[in-house]
Formats: sequence, structure tokens, C-alpha cells
Amino acid sequence: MSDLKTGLSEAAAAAFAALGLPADNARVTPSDRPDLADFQSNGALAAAKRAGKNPREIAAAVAEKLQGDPRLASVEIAGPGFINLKVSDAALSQRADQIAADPRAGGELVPEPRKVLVDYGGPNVAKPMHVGHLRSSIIGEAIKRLYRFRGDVVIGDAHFGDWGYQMGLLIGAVCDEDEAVRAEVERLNAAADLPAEWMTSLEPEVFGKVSLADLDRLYPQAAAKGKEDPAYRDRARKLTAELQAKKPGAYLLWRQFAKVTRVALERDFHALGVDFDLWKGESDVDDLIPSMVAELADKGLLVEDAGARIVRVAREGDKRELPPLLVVSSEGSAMYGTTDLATILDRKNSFHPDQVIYCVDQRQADHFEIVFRAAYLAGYAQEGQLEHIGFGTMNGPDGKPFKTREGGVLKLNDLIQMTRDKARERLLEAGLGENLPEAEFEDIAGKVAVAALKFADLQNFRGTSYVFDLDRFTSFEGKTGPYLLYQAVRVKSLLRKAEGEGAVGGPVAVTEPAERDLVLTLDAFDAALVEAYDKKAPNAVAEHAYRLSQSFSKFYAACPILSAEPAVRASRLTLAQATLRQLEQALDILGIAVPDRM
RNA sequence: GCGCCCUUAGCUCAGUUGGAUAGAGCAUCCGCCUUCUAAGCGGACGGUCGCAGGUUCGAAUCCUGCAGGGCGCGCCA
Repeated sequence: MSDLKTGLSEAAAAAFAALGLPADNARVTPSDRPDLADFQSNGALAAAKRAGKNPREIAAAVAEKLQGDPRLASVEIAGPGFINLKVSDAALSQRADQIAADPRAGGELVPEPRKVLVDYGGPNVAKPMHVGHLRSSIIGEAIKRLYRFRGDVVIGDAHFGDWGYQMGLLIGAVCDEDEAVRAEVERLNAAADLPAEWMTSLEPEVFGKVSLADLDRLYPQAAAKGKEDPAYRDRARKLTAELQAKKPGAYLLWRQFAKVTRVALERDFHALGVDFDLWKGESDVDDLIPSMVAELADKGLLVEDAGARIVRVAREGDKRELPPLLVVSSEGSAMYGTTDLATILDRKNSFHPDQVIYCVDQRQADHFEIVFRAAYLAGYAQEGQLEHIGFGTMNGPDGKPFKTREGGVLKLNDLIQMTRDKARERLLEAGLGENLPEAEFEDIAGKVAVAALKFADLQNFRGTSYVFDLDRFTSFEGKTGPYLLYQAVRVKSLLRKAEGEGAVGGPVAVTEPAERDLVLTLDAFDAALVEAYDKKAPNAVAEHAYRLSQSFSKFYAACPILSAEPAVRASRLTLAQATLRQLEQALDILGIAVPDRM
């Protein structure tokens, strides 16, 4: 069951082929001139160029072949050789019935499902998530859901940054601040009589008082000190190496860091409706590193350089010299490129992904290019299987990465709370809330907040940066998440009313312009999914959801439903049902949930 | 210095891989609620697509140069 565009493309391709013309550019697309046609094919122009013929003649010949197609109400030539197609009401009605009957609301499956892993590019342990993590969560989640909906087997992995230098910095900083912690770390490091299962069984009581707030407070200080004080930095790097060598004191203190961080992360992700299949991190591949390093050495890829061990990844024809992958630091510790490489190896062994998508800030493009090249050299993945999906930053009104009024980084939790407060305010302004139970009102406010944040983000192409504007995002007017929820809720309300009156859906019979427009929009769902999938660009789905809402709203204004005569009412109810299902499906792919009323 | 990305309506952004008259939203102005949620719908206003060349029948889109902005460039992630 394919959409109209696909069916018409096939017909056009057949027509081109019958005329001895290449069929590959016969593609039919939605018309740029809705006043003239529903669909168009520009293939005659390209074919004429290749064959050195008159495009209008070719268009006329193709048009004649298409003329008899029962789906088409008219075939016309316009301009230099555009073929304009108008679909018959009957074909539109039939297509609407198909979509309405389809649990997938018109969205097709990929021909061959693949195994895809989405890497959310890790929030860091010991640092609360800030607005910078918002985009990778939102975009990664949308890509995961999109791929899954289209039939791929997808695993999402948070991939925490929990094993690097910042851990050494924090171990040092916490010990400096708390003598008891320091003593315990030293005692454990030196202890000779630990039980075999100490890594998982021991939870030293003194470590229990270290909170995320402590880490959050100490980290910026320690990072700053590490930058200016070489001795302090060296100690942190040594402590990092100790942690990675699993010295008990360092390791168990680190486990406390990971524990308190995880609680906060789960809270923030839950609030955003984001979840992971794997909560893995850099530390999980630590055991693989020694053998991986040995293997890289065996393969002759590892080179000594300035006390460190590196893999050179520069290639012939590079426009500039790409730095090498730093595998082992001069201190003997693993760098983030090391764990990233080991993670690729781990995923190859455990999941055999056809593709791994890294959903990480554009600024890390070079890093991933380096790691990917090393992975290809080492045979841990095939060229092209690893892909970095970069995105821009969320900026403040000044056009620079978003900061609080005080100039600090805004924590994700605070951002979510801010948005939720605003959502409540908006709902109350609109006179909602008095009639609703407290719990439902809170649920709605939460959904409105998430819709506002996610839709604002996802309506932009991921590669570009955007300006954060809470008032605009939470507005119920215009191209916003709350507007989409309102539209969906309005359909739900209509359908409830219909049900109360005993009105049921029936076969679609398209007659009105608003009905035509709505069905054409419904039909365009699959094309939006394909585009979003191929370009890893959820904004195509967001755009479709918005267009669908608009089409429905026009239909809703122009075509009375419940008061129409029975056959028309049944047809329009079917259209409303199909719209709701597709809209909810599109929003679900974006990670946006719709309340029942608002 | 080298490299990557960006520059489209007053503001925030899309732009179907080179096609017709470059689209939305906000803002401004004008209409439409005794009728299914007006948080809506219809209409108007608003553009040298950063600048200059080039390729092409045809360029916001491809190539070159320039200007402005952002980002990155091995022991942080």
C-alpha cells in the first residue's frame, strides 16, 4: 500500500520507459502550484536536456500515456515542460479509506530492517545535565523512534562520560575537602584483605555523604585549578590512572559519584520522556582496552609519540592534517577517544549493528572523524557504518550558547521546571485548570512543557543553532508544540462528542477543497518519514505534523461534521479519526505525548 | 594560520537534492464566534535569498573569490 506520489511516480516511470526515455528522473512530487495541480513531474525537462530534444514535446508524449490513468482527473503541460497531475476525487477517497484503516496511519516500513544503535553522546557523571544535553536527548530520541517506527531494530545507549580526567579531578577535590573521605580512599587503596567481590559489594559509609551538589560545586573549581596549576593537574591525571587501574579507594568513591549522578539523570530524562535501552558508559569498556591496545599494536597501527601511544589517521587528499587518535596518554590512562574506539569494538561483538548514529554536538565532528577512521583501520566497523549526526547549539537572545542571567550554565532540571511553570501559567490564563482535578492539570502542564521544548527544537534542522525563547515556545498560537496539542485535543473532543451521539465513521467521499487538501496532506506522511529517515532530520516529521494540524483546522472550519447529513458525517468522521491517529503517531515519533483534553 | 558550518521578510526559521509566482510562524492591519474547543479560520502587508563573478535554457540550491558571524585544530569530554 503506497502513497499517491509513489504510485504516480511508477506510472510516470513506465510512461517514460515506453517512450525510450530514462525513467530515473520521472519522479512525481507534490505540486509547487497547488492552484494548478496536486502533483507534478519535472522529468521531461531533465530527459530533454539529456536527449537534446524539446521538453514540451516529451512532456506532451508522456502526458498522453498518463491520460487514461483512472487515478487522474487531469494531466496538463505547463511552462517549459512541467507535467501537472490532478488526482480524481474517487482516488483521493480511496486513499483516505486506506490510511484510515491502517494502524500505521499511512507510514510504510523500510524494505530491509537494519540494526541501528543510537549513541546519545553521554551526559557526564558528576555534572548535572545542562541545556547542552537537551538537544542530544531530544534529537536522539526522535531518531530512535523514527527508525523504530520504520521497522529497524534500534538500541539507544546513553553512553555516559564517566571514565576520564574529570573523574580524577573530582576524586582529588573531594579528598581535599573531606579528610575522612581522603583517609578512607587511602585505607582502601592500601588494603590487602578486601573480599573478592569488593567492586560491587563494598559501599563505604563515608562516601555516602558525597552528593551531586558537592560534585557540581567542586568540579568547576577543580577544572579551573587544573588548568592553571600543573602540579594539581598531574595529580588529577594520576588519580585518573588509579581509577582506571581499579584501585579500590578511587574506584569505590567513583561508584558513589556514578550513583548520585544516575538518580538525577533518570529524573531529568524521565521528565523529558527520554529513555535508553542501555545506560552504558565509558567505564563499561575499560576491560576491553588492554587487549584492544595490544591488538592495535599487533596490527602495526599504534605509534609511540611524545610519551603517548597514538594511531595516525591522516589520509591522502585531506585538506588539512587531521590529528591522530590518542589511545594511551603519557600517564598511561585511556582518553575519550580510547573508550569510544573500544565501545565500537564492544558494540560490534555484542550487537553487530549495521549502523551506529552518534547524536552529538557538531563541535565534536573532528573527534568522531578521527575515531571512525581508527575504527575502520582496525576493522571494528566498515567504512560508512559509523555516522556522526551533529547539531548546533541552543543559544540565548544574544546569539551565543544559552546562559543564565548570572552567566552560568542553566541546568536541565531548572529549564524543565521553568517551562512547566510557564505552561501552568498559560493554561490558567486560558481559563483551564479550575475544572480539572489537580493531578490531571499537572499531567497536562507537563505534556505542554515537553511539547513546547521538543517541538521548538525539532522544527529546526538539527545542524543549525536556534534561539531559546520560552515565551514563544510555550505560546498556544503559531507553530508551537502547544498548538499541536491543542489541535489533537480538539479532534479528540470532537470524536468523543460523536461517540456520545452514536455517530460512527464510514467510507470517505471527498468533495470539498478542504477535504481534498486534508487527504493530500495525510497522504504525504510517508514522504515526510522517508525524508526524515534518510537525512536523519526529524524536522521533516515536525513540519508534517504542523501541516497536518493546519489542514485539519481548515477542514474543521470549512466542513461541519456532526451536523452534516449521515453519509457526509460518516465520511468526515473517518477523516477526523485518520487525522488524529496520524497526528498522534507523528508526535509520538517526535517524543511528544498528547493529553486527552486541555 | 589551517579547516568546517552559517548569512533567506522587521524578528525566529523552513526550503522536497537545479525548475513555474522563494514559503511558514510571530509582529502589524482588515474580516469571521446564537453552530463540533476562536488557543481557530480567511485576507492584506512584508524579499537585490550577505556581496561579486561563473556553469546552465533555468541557481536560494552547484563552482570560485570576498565580507561578516559561529565553531574546531593530540594527552578535557
